[in-house]
Order: sequence, then structure tokens, then C-alpha cells
Amino acid sequence: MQISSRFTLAVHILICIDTFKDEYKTTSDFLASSTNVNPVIVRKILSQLKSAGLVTVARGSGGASITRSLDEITFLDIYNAVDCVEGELFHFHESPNESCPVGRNIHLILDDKLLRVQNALERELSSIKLSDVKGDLNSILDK
Amino acid sequence: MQISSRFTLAVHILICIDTFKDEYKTTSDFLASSTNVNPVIVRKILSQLKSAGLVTVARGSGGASITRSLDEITFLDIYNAVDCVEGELFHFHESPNESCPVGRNIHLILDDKLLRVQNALERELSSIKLSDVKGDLNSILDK
DNA sequence: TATAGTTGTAACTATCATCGTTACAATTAT
DNA sequence: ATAATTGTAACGATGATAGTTACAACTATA
Repeated sequence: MQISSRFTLAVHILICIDTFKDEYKTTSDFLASSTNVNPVIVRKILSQLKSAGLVTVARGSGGASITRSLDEITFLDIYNAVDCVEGELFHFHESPNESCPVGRNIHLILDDKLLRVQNALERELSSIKLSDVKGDLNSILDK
Repeated sequence: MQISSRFTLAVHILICIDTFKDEYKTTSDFLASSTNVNPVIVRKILSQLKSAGLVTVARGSGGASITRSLDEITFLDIYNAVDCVEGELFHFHESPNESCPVGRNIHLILDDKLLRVQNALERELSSIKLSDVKGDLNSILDK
């Protein structure tokens, strides 16, 4: 399994909106061109980002805007917004045998450990901000 | 997406093998009964664990054994063995537009950050040992 | 050495998520 | 009114997951 490209796509889209906000109207077509995915996919992701309160989208007239400054948006915000994982990170096998001492307890004894792993992932995601990405982009573009 | 239940299944199987090694012959049928999955699935996972050097499987006569002590097997060993993720944790959208300043650089500026997240996940996985799981199981069973 | 039990694996199916596409009603600025 | 754009439904293709049946290959032991 891999984490859906919706995540990298969403980051790309957000950075694009910020980068071009003064030069272009950042429509789904415009963003589709930079990311090279279908405009409908872009609209779906924008719709998820909108639900999460990260962007506003101008219906009719077109164009998306970011609602906060880039240092107030973490990778975790985006990851949660685009539903990369719903609920538990680890899929548990459904119905271990209750009449086996191991089967009866396996869920209980693994859950805290699986949660530790999930927390580690999310903690790292929350430590990275869009402003970090933008900073690195600017360093490259300014050269 | 979720991490395949092959992972929790593999942990369950390994703990079962260790728990019952002196009482029963831990065949794929036996393990299938505790986990409540098809014996063929168990054999596939055993085959992957065998490739990773974590178990031996007795062809013909039947039964699996663990090759190391439980404190020498981490969740990361198991995670890698059962191919939960091959290569990169994050699926990157395929072909950003090279003629866009963002599209041209997005891969470069994200890769180190995505790797940090992947490393955080794997670091936590490597900090948990099968002996931790067994210890917690024994605490429950001894009560 | 024949047999019973077991593994390894191929072949197939069902289900689901992902990603893409076309199409079109609803919306908005001009 | 018109032109551009969004939101969303309805598909289809692809690939991963998980399950199943079937059977050849292997091994201990009776």
C-alpha cells in the first residue's frame, strides 16, 4: 500500500495557489495544468480542502484561495483533509478466534503499539508546514 | 488507505508459534484456526516470513518455528517481511508539468520531507519488539 | 514402501480504492 | 444574455486485497 497521491497533489495545489495568487486566477484548469491531472480530480481535492477550512473556492467566477498563512498549515492538516487514512492506520484482521488465548487477546495487546506507530507518523506530519515547502521552493527559484 | 492486515496477521502468527511451540505442531491449519483466516493466506505469510529469515517451515512434516529470540524481532522486520509498503510510503502524482516553476520542482522540494515522515514511521516500528507483545500477553494470561 | 498429513503455489473470484473521463446543471462576473 | 467556472453524478480501467479450490511435491512413520 502507499499513501494516496491525493496528498502530494494537495500540497502541490496549495503551493501553486500561493505562488500564483497575484499573477493568475487559480482555477481548477490552471491547477490541473501544473499538476498534470484531470481538472475534476483537482476540484475534488479542492472540495476536500474546502471542507477542512483550508481554502475557499469561488463558485461561478472561479479560483481558489488559501484561508490561512502558510505557517499555519501543517502536512497533518492536509493529510487529514484529503482522507488518506480514515480511522486506524493499521487494518486489523477481522475476527480472531475467541476461544484461543492468543486470538482472544491479540487486539488488546497490539492496539496500544499500533497507535504509537500511528502517532509517530502523525507527529512528524504535524511538524512540517507549508511554509517550509514554500521556503525551499523560493530558495531554488531565487538562484 | 490502510496498512494491510497482513501485518497484524503476521504478528499474530508469530506470537502463536511462540506460545504453542511446546504443546502443538504449529501448522498452517492450526494458525488459520487461531487467526480465523484461510490456511492458504497463512502459508503465504509464512512464506514471506521465511524469505525474511524470521521463521523456518517444515515442508511435508509440517509446522513453523521462529529462528530468533523474540527480542530480536521488531515490528519493522515484520512490516518489511510482509511487504506492507514497497519502496516509498507516499505515492507521488506521476508527471507534474515541467514547464511550471512549481511543477518542475515539487518532487525535489517534497522528497526530503516525505522521507522524514516515512523514517518516523519506520523508527517507531523498529522500537517495538515481539518480546514486548509476548510480555503483555503473558501479563494478561497470568492474571 | 504405501499412506496420511502437510506445504507451496497456481488459478480463479469478489470486492474495494484509486485515478481518470465525460457530461451537465448550477453559479457568477461582466 | 453570455462566457467561464464549479460541483457532482455516472461511468470505466486498473490494481491491491483477501478469499477459495485444487493439486503436485515433500516427509515422517506405520
